[in-house]
Amino acid sequence: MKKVVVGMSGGVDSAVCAYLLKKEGYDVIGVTLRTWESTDGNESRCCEIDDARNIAYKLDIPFQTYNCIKEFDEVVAKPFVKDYVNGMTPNPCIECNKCVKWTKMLYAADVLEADFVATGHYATIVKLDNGRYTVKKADFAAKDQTYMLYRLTQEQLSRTLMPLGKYSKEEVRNIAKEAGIHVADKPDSQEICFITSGTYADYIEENFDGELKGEGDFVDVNGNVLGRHKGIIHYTVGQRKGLGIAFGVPMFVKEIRPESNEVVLCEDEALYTDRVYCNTLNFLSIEGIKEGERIPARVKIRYRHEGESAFISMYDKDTVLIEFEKKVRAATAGQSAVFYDANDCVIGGGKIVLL
RNA sequence: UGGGCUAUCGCCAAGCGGUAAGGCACAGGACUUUGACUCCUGCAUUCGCUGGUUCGAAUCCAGCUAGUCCAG
Repeated sequence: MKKVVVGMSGGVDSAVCAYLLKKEGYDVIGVTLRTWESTDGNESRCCEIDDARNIAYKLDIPFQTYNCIKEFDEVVAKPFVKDYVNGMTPNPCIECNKCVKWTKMLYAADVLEADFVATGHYATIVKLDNGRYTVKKADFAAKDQTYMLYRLTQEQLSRTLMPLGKYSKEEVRNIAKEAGIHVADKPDSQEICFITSGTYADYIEENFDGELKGEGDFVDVNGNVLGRHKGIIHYTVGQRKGLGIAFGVPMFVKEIRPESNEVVLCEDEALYTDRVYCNTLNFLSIEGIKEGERIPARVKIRYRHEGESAFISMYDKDTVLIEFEKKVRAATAGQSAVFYDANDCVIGGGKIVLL
């Protein structure tokens, strides 16, 4: 019998994942990673241990918790703060998946002598003819989560199961109900899991080691001062709300300049671009893009982006150039661009940079 | 100091005697395994002040106040 370690967050998805695998005959062990030590009594939404333990009990599977508070802080929380201070907009979940969740889960799998790890992501793992592993968009695109998974390594993917790829959220909730899992109606997780009270900006202010630059100028693209901002960490490209600045027309953040502590504002039309660059690359379905190669792809520049047709090619040794067919709105440094092929499989991706 | 013009929500701005449009900003909510975007809802019993005319005024009249422009 194959043994599998299921990562259990305490939510419906991972619960149903464990349930389905057990039903299929796997020897299932539930594992919850404790990633966060709250100071306010609220648990991180990614590791609600009490719920997870209750589910494991209900499913009659062994349950263990692994402590990775330190890793999470080093690899996810600290870089999160640093990125914002440097004018970027990080996506902590992506880094967490690769460097905390999968790393630690596979460690647990080794300790427990399990063959696989499994998660409740809405995605399908595919082994291609070229021998490589990739993730494919779920059949029900509304809950597709492949975007968050593009950084995973071949080694990690080769040992991972994702049984929820062929279900819709509704079906999963129904399965949970039938199985008598008490969190069947629990709301989906949302927002940054480790910020359990206050805003992300509050968190940064409380946790940044150095001195924050604080207030600065709002300027237009020509450098004219439009007003004062309350510190660059409060803003992200494409943002409209919270600027407190009234023109006859909505204004958006176009650019964040950490060196001069300026935030550039513009109208909506000026937010669009058809060339985006990214680095810190990771490839799944292919080994990499060869020099001179120009690959057609559909590219998502943020989690909830429907994707846009583009060509991807190497701009230099470490950087991919994405040329979009239609302009995309508010490409944001620090967010990830993820490339998909015609079969909705992830080709790879990287982090958006400004050149 | 004369003469003109303007004073309506935090900002811009409709209104022209019949009982306060709209945009921006802001607040709340929805959406969401990141930040955003988006969407929905709310947001002046009151029109610089004081009187007057009228059944009825932000809208007409008078005075006052403030800002602004021209002349000095």
